[in-house]
Amino acid sequence: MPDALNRMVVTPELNYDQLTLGEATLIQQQLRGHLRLEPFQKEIKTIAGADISLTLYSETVFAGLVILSYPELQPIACSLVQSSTIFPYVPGYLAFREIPAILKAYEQIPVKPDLIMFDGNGILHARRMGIASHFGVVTGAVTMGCAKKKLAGQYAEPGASKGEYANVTDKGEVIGYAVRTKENVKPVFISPGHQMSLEDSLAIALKCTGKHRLPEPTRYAHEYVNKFRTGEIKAGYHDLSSWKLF
DNA sequence: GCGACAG
DNA sequence: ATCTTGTCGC
Repeated sequence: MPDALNRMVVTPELNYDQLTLGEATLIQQQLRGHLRLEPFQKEIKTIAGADISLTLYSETVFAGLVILSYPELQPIACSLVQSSTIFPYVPGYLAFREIPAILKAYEQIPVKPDLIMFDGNGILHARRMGIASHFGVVTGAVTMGCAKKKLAGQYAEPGASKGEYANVTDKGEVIGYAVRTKENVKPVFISPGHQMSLEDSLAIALKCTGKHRLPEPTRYAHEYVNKFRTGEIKAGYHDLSSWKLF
């Protein structure tokens, strides 16, 4: 891989804006070699949800992570940061558009969460390098993905009851699951990102599921970055333990 | 060439 | 993703 591209992979201040899709593909193939999907061993005490909110026709992005206690799933902190991107949304290359902003928000967190759930995929991706896997390999964080729509692979519709699921396969291998997180509601697509197994991602997703279709981490992340975009919450790192007291 | 296509 | 009203169901 060319030096310039290699720097893109490991540089703290990632700048993906000038990449061509061909170069982006090379980076994904390079990162794939660093994927680790061994079972997650440690005990989970905190889990974060990561997401971004956009304004139509604007390069401004509002990124953030919300950290929840686990297994209680109560929001305890959030990190919000405003950034910009010109990298377009192209299916299969979401990471290049969103990671720079989310990375800024992540670096602003004093005590990192035990794992991060992304609004997007992990290895449920044509090159097994969705945004969750990409972020995990670049930062070394434990990550997983939760997408609202299928990006790749095939699957049989899971049963209608909450908790039922079906494998999503591609080229003969299981790359994730279509999970029914709510009765009679479209499934979400779960897959490991980095430093955890397929089974881990499924188990964690189910433990993070409450009354809604989206697991609590990504549900809160979506809610907070949206409030951030509309001005209801300011940029920065916020301790939420005090907020919800009154 | 045709269909699929995270946010 | 975001822009939007009503509507169906628990």
